[in-house]
Amino acid sequence: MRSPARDAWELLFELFVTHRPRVPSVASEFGLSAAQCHALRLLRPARPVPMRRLAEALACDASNVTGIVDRLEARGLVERRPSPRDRRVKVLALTRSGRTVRSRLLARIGEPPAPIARLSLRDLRTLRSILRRVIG
Amino acid sequence: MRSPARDAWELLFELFVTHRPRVPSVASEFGLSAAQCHALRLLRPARPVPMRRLAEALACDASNVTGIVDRLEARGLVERRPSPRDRRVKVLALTRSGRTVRSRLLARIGEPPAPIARLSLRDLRTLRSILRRVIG
DNA sequence: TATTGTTATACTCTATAACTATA
DNA sequence: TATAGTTATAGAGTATAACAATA
Repeated sequence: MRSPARDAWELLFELFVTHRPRVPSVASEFGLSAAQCHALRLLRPARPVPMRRLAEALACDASNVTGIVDRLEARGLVERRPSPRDRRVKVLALTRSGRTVRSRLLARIGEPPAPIARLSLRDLRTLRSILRRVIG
Repeated sequence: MRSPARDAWELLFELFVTHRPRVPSVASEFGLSAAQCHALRLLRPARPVPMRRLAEALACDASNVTGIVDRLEARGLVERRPSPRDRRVKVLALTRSGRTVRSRLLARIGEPPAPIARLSLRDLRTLRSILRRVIG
């Protein structure tokens, strides 16, 4: 039952649960929901993405993306554009305001919580190295 | 702007996002929602907890807990009991069935994903050691 | 007066199924 | 026939505000 891999994963999971409120909390500073925050994060500047691919990246049904993008569009952060190749497809692009908000959002989310910030330089480098290997 | 702490946190955050669908996915194997799964996880056997404290642990408003517990109770996993000390309070206790489901749920969630399982024994031990320091 | 749990309300996210316009 | 996006629907989570019972 127990194993080093399970131990490590359970610790990661505990950390995950501890910081679970962080995305909704930071998102609300910008008047956004967690789902809208994740969508915004995935919409990289100058890399328009079809609705369908956003749904896959968000790991949710395509029908949800309609509403999420509706609200981002109503806020003036995102634009729906017709695809020149396939007239069924709509590609999503950040507006100027969307790029600004996204950038501030990412900066805010990337601020390390105190327990991480308190680690030694050596631990931080080791952690970074291992996590890079995990993420590949 | 950049720092080893931010680097490490951003990698952790990326890992969190990657495994974000895991809780709802595993929960649904048991016919539960993510919130119900988190609540069940927090209800330790032989450690009854007031509704209020569960709300705090879930980092949500107390009014939500009413519905979440309603559904767990309807499934026969949890019981509301009067507190002997304070008649305003209701304490939550797992039923026998609740203990069984919780145990299987935790076992399933604790299964390490492939990218973690593939780490070397040395990396796993180092990771475990650092995470223990983070969590305290 | 303050606190616990509940209810009412409104909004968002979620999946499913059915629809449309394309391909 | 199949796919992209939408709509309709129903269920669940979320916060806010107001309430009854109790402290």
